[in-house]
Amino acid sequence: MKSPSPRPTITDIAETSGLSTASVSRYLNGLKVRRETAERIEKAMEGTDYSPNAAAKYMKGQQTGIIGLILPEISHPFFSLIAEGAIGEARNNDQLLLISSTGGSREKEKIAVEQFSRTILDGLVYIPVSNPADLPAIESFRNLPLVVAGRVRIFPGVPHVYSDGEKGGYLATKYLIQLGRRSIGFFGSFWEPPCDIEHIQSISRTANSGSFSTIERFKGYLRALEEEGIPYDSSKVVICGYGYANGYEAANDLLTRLTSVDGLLIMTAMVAGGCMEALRNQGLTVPGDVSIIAFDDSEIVNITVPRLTSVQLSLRKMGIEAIRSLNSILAKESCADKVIDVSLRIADSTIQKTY
Amino acid sequence: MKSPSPRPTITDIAETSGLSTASVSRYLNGLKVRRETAERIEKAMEGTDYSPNAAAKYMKGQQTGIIGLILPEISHPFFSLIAEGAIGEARNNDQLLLISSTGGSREKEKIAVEQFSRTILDGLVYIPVSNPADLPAIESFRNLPLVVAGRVRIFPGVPHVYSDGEKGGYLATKYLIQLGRRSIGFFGSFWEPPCDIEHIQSISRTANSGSFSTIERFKGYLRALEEEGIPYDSSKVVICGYGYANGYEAANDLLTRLTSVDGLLIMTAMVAGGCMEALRNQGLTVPGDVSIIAFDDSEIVNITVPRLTSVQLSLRKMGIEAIRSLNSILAKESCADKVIDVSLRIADSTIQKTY
DNA sequence: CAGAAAACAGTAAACGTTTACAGTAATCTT
DNA sequence: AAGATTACTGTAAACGTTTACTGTTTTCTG
Repeated sequence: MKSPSPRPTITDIAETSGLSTASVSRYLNGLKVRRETAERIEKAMEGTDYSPNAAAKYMKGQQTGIIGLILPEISHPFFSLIAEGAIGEARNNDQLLLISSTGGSREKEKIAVEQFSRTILDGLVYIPVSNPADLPAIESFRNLPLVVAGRVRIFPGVPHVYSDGEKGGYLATKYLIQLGRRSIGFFGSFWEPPCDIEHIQSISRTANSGSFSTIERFKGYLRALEEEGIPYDSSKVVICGYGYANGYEAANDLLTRLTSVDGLLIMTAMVAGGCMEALRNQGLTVPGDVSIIAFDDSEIVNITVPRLTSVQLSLRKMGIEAIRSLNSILAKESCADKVIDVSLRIADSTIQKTY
Repeated sequence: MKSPSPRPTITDIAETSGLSTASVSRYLNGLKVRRETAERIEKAMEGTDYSPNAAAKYMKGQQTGIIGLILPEISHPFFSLIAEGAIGEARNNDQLLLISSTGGSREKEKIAVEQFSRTILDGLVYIPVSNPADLPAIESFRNLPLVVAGRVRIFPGVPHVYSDGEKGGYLATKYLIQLGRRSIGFFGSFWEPPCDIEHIQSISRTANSGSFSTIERFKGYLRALEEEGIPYDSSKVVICGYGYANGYEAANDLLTRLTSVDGLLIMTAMVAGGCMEALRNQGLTVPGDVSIIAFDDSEIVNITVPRLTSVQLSLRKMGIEAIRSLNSILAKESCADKVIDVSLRIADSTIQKTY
């Protein structure tokens, strides 16, 4: 028994109230009308479920209040936290989010871009997955206000919002060193492993001085090592994916090559979880033998045993700021890049090294 | 340097090709045109970034390909997995998802409903949070195709998609009993604790024989107990929220009242994680002293120590089926409720009881 | 109370599509 | 090759709003 009556339009309201559509429109949009007029409109709307047709509004050059969000994987805590922040902030501005999760596939990302360009968006927040060297035709968005989140200056001229990965990498490494750790491994995460850090670096270079989270954190890692006079050893770097199994494999991979790791920097808690299982299987203890720091905001850092010391990224804030940046653009204000500060949250997966 | 040229319209294409908008429209929509016409249109579009204005299309009574999804919390793995399934299936149908995450607040849910009714949706997938006794004016959706996911028959006449919670509760309880566990606790989760199981049951009754996940699972728990001749003991039931801290508190609460728990049914892995920490603090081992089964699909079940035996809910599938149901409705086909099957996945948090 | 000013209300065009209908060109039939 | 049929293409109205412009009240002024 669907749709017994079609949805009422502004014309219906105008007719039953005996007024013109213009007056009803003005009243609905907060322009001033005589008190009696307002009352007649109110009475006419009573009982109906009238609400203005957003498509028709948009056709008259207004905004839809719909913002697009393209991200690699909504079920990954990293992105779902950003999304949550973004959705909340959008709601504060009476906007809604059209979300596309591309599953880390470049092809699906292209489809998403394609779909979005057909749609009625006020603007777009874009968290790219792909190799920036062949990012999907960003020119499709020529006329669409755009903010890039979670990635570092990939597109010139587009405002970016990202967390201070370099600082995070530096703080974490520095802390591990401070705990007496000297042999510190780095588990980078990238959507298209297997590959090595040089590969990611080269990808980053081919783009316009753009960069990925992993690279920024890696830079911080290098800076801390250098500052402490610890030589960089590329055999301590592994690039893996984002999941539990990836961490497990990466740790086993590392341990075949190397025995003397006493500290680890890991991109997400899920990977750290897999890694910790591999360490346990090898008879290594955390935090005693190996101290671990993960970059993660989610509650998952509490659920591992021991609880993970983590670099807090303020991902919700990142989502919020991305929407704010976009709204600045929509309001024709200037909009600079935003760097979200990070901080170290010390828990149980790190401890002073004893000899 | 924004919007140097306004977006091209079908009229522009018609003009540069010397054809009528009607022909261009027909070509674009796959109706047959003469080969020469097609070529002229293609040539006219070349170099432009023309794509049809979805709002204008919609105004002519067509579909937008936009589906709404209202859910309580996108950053919770439970919902993000459903969302991921839904987004993927939507993409297969060239549709997009407009997502609103209500943070478990009834007020925000109302705002979302309000926002959605103003918007240009083909249909809506609704995962309600609220007490069904005062669910937000579902009548706002009088004319909007609607599917309810994750909840059991809350609205008469609306297709529901939900997992077989009763079976899950039964399977899990039965398994624990089979392992020799006799004192089995139940941690229900509800968006508005503190409250007790009777409260939730009464809420469920006030709705049209509708029900929440927790209740269904609880029914299965009761059935298994009864079948095995184990008397139900309400002091073993705790209702808490959905987070790590909730599980921690709930376990402590239970342990103050009761010492002899040897099995636990818990609604999500995150709660189980908190619970396991509390148990550890009390000197109880998992799975030896207490065996635990959680209802969860996410990778988090692997990250706890020990890994959680879980009732797999096929949440991605739930999201997929919700979209499919909606598309059946959109295609004017009949659409029955769908029950997603569950299964027990045995891991390390359960073990035969030894005396 | 008449005229001027102010405040509101109505008319109609416009936004970018689709589509029923009518028109024209191409093809077929004999 | 002429008529009949077929296969396209073009014209114009419609979708539900907003808004510039014009028209009508109401209120103010002296």
